[in-house]
Amino acid sequence: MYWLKKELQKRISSLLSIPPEDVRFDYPPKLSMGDLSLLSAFIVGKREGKNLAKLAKDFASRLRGLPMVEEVSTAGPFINLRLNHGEFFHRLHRNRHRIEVEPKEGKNLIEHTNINPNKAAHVGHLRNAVLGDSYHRLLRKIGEEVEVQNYIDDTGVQVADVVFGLLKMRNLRPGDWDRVGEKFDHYCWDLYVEVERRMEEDPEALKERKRILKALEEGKGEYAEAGRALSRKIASLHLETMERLGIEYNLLTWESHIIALGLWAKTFRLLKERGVIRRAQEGPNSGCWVMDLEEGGEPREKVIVRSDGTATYVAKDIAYQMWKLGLQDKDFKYKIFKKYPSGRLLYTTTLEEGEPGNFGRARRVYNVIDSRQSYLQKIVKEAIRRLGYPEAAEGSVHLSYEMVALSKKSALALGFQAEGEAVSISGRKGIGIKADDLIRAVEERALQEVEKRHPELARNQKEDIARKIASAAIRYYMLKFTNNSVVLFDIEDALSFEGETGPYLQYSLVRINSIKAKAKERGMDFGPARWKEKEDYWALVHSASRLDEVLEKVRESAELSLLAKYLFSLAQAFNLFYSKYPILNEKEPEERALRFALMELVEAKLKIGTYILGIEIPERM
RNA sequence: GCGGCUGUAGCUCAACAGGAUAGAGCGUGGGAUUCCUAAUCCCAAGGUUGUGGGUUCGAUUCCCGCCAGCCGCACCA
Repeated sequence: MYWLKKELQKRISSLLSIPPEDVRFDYPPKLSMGDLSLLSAFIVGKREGKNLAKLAKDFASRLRGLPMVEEVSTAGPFINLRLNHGEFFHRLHRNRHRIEVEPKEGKNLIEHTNINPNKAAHVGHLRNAVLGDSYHRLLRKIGEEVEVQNYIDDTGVQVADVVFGLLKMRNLRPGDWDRVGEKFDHYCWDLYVEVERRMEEDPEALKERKRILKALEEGKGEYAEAGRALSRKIASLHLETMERLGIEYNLLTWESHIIALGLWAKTFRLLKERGVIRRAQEGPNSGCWVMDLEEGGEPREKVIVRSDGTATYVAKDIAYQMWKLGLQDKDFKYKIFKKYPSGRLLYTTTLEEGEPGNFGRARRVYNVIDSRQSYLQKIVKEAIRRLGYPEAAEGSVHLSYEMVALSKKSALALGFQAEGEAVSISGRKGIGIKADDLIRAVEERALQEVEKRHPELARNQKEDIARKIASAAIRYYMLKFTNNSVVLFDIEDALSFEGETGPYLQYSLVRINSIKAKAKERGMDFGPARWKEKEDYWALVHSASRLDEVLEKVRESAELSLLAKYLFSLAQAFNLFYSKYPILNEKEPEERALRFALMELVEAKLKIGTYILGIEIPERM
């Protein structure tokens, strides 16, 4: 439908002599009213103060010779178009594997995951990673250039805390870390909670942490060594967790390398030269370099460089964002970090021997970060604009989403205290569900279901199916909500495979695959499909035709939930079709061929969509 | 206090840029399997869209007030 809308927009704009942006479409509430409705009478009529219904009639009478359109009618101010269903279906079926969304020029850089490398990943991190990964899959599928980066803050307080815990509280050197008796990042999860408690009551510990932090920044000594080992080890474990959900990256960037490269020095100079920051002479920020902002009509100073001369978090972020946008002349050295089973290579920045690389320098940068950071992201963007890079600022996108909280029920079931309806996840307090634990629980549940249905399969086959189902269930669950709604994580819902879930989509495709396999087995041959008008058939075609425009919308809004909901409704339409109309068992050959072709159409669209959501399709379910 | 987000069915959420009779899933009650996979499908009940005003031919959607909730507003990262 996407291409047709574009085509109709051109034609109607010239036929009615109205600007293209006044040619907008909607769908009638019922297909019996029409296949597409034109809203131009509303838009133009309202602006010019004309009678809407009359204008609609006038417009309608002038719409002649439109491609695919068989009939134009009006219903009050609505102009409804009826398409030539046969022609439409055949074109759609012929091009069913093609995506007609136009790719944008220039490189996209998506940064996501960005988990502090000091403890296990939790469900909140999964939302971030799944969102970023699916958006990257979408852009790739449309045909755009995309690079995925995962930034790792290996010099922050959180790493310092766990270094303290390991060395000072547990007396464990890096060589001992493999012997802690459980997955190392899970071990650190609990340790981190203990460290936080200790920090609150022991000023000596706080002092020691400061020393660790300094060592991490300078990169020398035993603390720095331990910090490097910890970050590297935990980041690797996070990568493994994400791999279980099919999430891969192109590049790891490390905060310590950003510091060592000295990106900040140039940025600081530019900020001063171009008057973006000034030295505060008086007030509470006296001695700091600040940026002047305005909030609610009130002037406000944002500290960029502290009075002791050190850069704040935002400052470093401005410098790093500039690197991503190709506004720095210095660049890192790179080397291969690991090779994924898929064949993709994961690179890392490095301070040792490495090769020059082609990373960064993007036209558009998407930072997948939760909405709590919108204020800071706004400042980074504003700073880049004031530095004299309005286009780069425009290309800096904060891909914002709300956080994940535990539902009261789930929190209580896990033994946490619950006061309100939602319980915030907190690494500090150890409140949350570890990503690995969730994946394992869902896999176990899936395995039971597979066991019930297919006891004859080999163990590893069953496990493979369960793995795919679990991944689909989790990914869909993380994507089904709009970005700015808080996900009230409910363990029962996440474990469900029925209704609006990832496995529902898988099941629909597995069905289709099994019908195709059976057709092959029976040696069936289908002639070319001939369209036959039937309400249910057309509903299916209409639904299938909308994938491209959904992809376009998701590309613009980064709202993956639109795609999730759309695919669910398409799968629903197919399951209804399936229950009403036998395909292979239909006696009449022409009817059979058409139904088979309809199925192929749905299959193609579901495959494209599930790929983007990161949902793999098992052989059987 | 200032800024942002949110409030829709018992629960969790949709509603595309202001459009036609506000939709799904879960849960509840009932039903469907001699036939391509029942992780499916069908039927039913369930709504004054937080509240009061305004703009409009038309408001869940836009504007203002109020109520409730969440998140920001560091010389932390």
